[in-house]
Amino acid sequence: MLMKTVPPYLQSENHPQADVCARCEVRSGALFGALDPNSIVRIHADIDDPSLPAETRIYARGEPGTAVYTVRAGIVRFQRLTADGERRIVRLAGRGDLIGQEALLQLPYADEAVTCTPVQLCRIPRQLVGKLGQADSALTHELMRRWQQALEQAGAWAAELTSGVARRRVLKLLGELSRLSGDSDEIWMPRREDMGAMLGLTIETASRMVSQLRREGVLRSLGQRRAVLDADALARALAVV
Amino acid sequence: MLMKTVPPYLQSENHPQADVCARCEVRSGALFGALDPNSIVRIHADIDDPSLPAETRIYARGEPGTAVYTVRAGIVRFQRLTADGERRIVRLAGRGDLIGQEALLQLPYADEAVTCTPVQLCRIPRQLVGKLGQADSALTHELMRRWQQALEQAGAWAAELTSGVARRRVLKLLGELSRLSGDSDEIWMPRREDMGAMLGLTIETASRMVSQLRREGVLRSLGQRRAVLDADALARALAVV
DNA sequence: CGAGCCGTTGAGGGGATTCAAGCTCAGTGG
DNA sequence: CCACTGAGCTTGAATCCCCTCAACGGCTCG
Repeated sequence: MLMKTVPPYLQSENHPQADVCARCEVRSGALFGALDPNSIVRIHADIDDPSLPAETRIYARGEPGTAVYTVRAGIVRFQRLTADGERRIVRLAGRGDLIGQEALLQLPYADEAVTCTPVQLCRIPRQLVGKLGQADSALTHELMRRWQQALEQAGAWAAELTSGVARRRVLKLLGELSRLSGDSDEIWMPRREDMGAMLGLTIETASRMVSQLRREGVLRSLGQRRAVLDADALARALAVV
Repeated sequence: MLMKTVPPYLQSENHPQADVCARCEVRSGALFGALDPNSIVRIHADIDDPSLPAETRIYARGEPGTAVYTVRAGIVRFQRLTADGERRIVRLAGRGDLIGQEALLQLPYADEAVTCTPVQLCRIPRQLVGKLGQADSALTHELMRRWQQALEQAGAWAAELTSGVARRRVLKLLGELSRLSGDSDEIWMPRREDMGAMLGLTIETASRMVSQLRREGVLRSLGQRRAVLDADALARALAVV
């Protein structure tokens, strides 16, 4: 992991969390990036940074929101059940994204949030943000920016991944997964059932498309939930269809 | 139109816009509902309330945002072009909804916004909200609430309207249109091409489904873009499929 | 080693798309 | 007044793509 250099005044024996926050690789891009170092020192004690294994529920839809989270590493999916009992994944979040923001408004969580990979979070209690927000309008502004970002991503997800033939949807999903995997060519490979819930396809169709792309060399499997992606082949395949 | 009673101190000969704002039927539920009457008086001069015919573009995707709008009446659609040139409608907004919020962050508009019906708007310049937001934290809170509401609606749209067989999607869309038409049984009927862009279907499939529902008595056409909906029949049809 | 989950593949049917032809209706101009 | 026009809607027929049902193989774990 890349660590930021830590100024001396942030190095505290009494507050180990201060170090974690100060060194946090996503801080500059994350929620509290807008805060000055002094504020960081004041809040560190209240912040927890849990590490969760894959397929762990972070919160449920409808649950009263008590905290907001920054994703420090890993991939999180947002899902909900449709009126007829189907599970649909409506969006993914990755490193640097803020999730569960509705907690700040004392609203119940809108979607169920589940880890797709092992995930490192930064858990920020609701009250803490409320307190800071009144003093710090930069934080408020940053929060609104995050909300807009989530809305933009939701729109892009709906526009790009929910129509067209199955092959194209899977290709576009691979592009999205590549983006989330930090521009490495190794990506997290969802279970076929999850791919179906993301794209509105059945398990079998998702499987067929993946197998086909593997035969074409766009994709190469590594173990269970990992694969390497040939970005050029992906681009070419998207251009053709 | 329902009018609110207007307190004397808001009745000003010099500021005709003050009356419009004070009488605004959606004010209590709208963005500035959080403001006290004195603030309302101060801002009215800067606010415009345009009326637009159907099929008018309010703003384009990517355009630098200069204003945020409250929908006072009518229906607005958010659309964008996918990477392969398809038009997708990602969400609808109705009475009381706030649109173009990204302008407040000095970001370009994320989607193209187009009127579906004749629409009455309330146009609020970006600077105005910025000024007020620093003085009034209730306004800031209300803004965040709107953002969350938009995100929730986007999620519901994606989850409910983008998968399942065509018949069910059309039925669910009718339910959504009924909700937007203020619980009257008369709804705005989109063009078939727009229904396709909302549901990820072709014009022909949308047409077939509508015709079928009309034959079943779920729907009765009134002129070009209007229809009456039998809510019970709709509920029954949704339960069966 | 069997159980269970996940992924793969095949066969068949059904639903959506595609291609095509008419239809209605509003607006236009002879 | 009415043929003419064009846009939007409807319907049919054929095709194709995806879903359903089913069987099987690999893998992990008790």
